[in-house]
Amino acid sequence: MILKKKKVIIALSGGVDSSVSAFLLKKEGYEVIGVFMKIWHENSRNINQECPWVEDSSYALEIAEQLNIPFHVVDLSNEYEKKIVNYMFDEYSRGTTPNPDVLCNKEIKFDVFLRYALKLNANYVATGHYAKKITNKNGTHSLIAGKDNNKDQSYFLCQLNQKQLEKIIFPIGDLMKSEVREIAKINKLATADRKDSQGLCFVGKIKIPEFLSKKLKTKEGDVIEIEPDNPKYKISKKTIEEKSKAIKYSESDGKIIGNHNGAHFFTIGQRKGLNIGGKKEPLFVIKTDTINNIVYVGMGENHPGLYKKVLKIKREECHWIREDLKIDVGEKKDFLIRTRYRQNLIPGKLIMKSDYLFIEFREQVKSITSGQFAAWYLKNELIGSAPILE
RNA sequence: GACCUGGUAGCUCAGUUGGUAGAGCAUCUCCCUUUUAAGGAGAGGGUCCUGGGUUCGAGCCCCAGCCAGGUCA
Repeated sequence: MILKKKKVIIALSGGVDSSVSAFLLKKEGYEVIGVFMKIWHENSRNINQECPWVEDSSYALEIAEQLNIPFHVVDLSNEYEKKIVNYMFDEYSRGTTPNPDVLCNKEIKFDVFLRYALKLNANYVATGHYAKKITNKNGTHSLIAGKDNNKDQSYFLCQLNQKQLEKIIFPIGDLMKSEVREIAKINKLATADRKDSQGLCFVGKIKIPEFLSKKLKTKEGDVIEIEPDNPKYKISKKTIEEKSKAIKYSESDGKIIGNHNGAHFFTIGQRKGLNIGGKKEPLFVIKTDTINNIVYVGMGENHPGLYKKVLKIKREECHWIREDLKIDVGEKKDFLIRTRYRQNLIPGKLIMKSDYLFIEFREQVKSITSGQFAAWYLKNELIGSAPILE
């Protein structure tokens, strides 16, 4: 009797990671189908008038041919536009800094695309993410950081849930990037030497301010510098609520040192693009005020306005990948936390209150930005995440 | 009005006893990076306010003027 092969849909992006993933699945004996997701409208080219997806898709096709697997293209550009592009504009116009790729994984790759795959009677969906999935004895699934510490992409998967994880395979999670390249090379995969993709997932390299300026209007405003010895930094804060509050600046707290063309084009921690010189040390954005259209900056990377020790999250926005490890109102627990991609994990304590979750770090953390996701880990396992409120 | 100080890269400034200029910041490029950032490396950029003079030679000395800030009447 012949066991029916498990069917896996692999999302082929045209890059080396998904190519090797497909190769490994095939090698392990799965029935593999390659699918290229088209998420960008062909008429809405990027800034350089390029349509990167055309080249990507032809590489994906070439890989499918090399591996002798069926190949499909699925057009998810409408969904992407609706769920990710709009989300980006909304967030930026509100003055927060979105993370489109976290949403893309949650809403597109592992939602719309996953459902598409299941319709094709797939048992699993696979991607070339540097992350691992482990199924525990109690039946729960764990999302584990990729073995290659430099490429780990678990952060981008921080909003996935158990149902999604159940259907996912990450074939290269236990490999180093160099090993992936090596496998591609040895097996003469067409994408072996392709440069790693960057920028917005699948969309290609775009300059965010230019992209945003297509929909968000430019509006000139003041850049105000706050001195590091501003009295607002000396106010003693006792409660966790007080500590989590972002400092509210006003024009009278500093000096106008330049102008910008729209506070919503800036993000906390940003250095480039301010176009203000004459300082001893670089200026960093410490706060944007999109209502009054003011960008507040501080000089030097140690400016107190850049650092915070406590952040705040809406309780209803807390997402637990491991719901069995969820903490209840009134409880506290130590985790390792990351507040943006590629940031080192920082030890801290989650403190659940009735309306908000607070994260108190053991050390001062730089550039905590609302809109970005805080993701909390236990060792290598991503336990939960939520968008940062402030 | 007199006197003082200053006018050097986009900005803030440094330029030793006169030998055609430098640093930080900014900008640009590249690297890193599937968000925005950050970070790393590199590059471009100067009629040294103007006009005279002294000198083999002036950003540096002298004279005049212009501009900015200040002080004194």
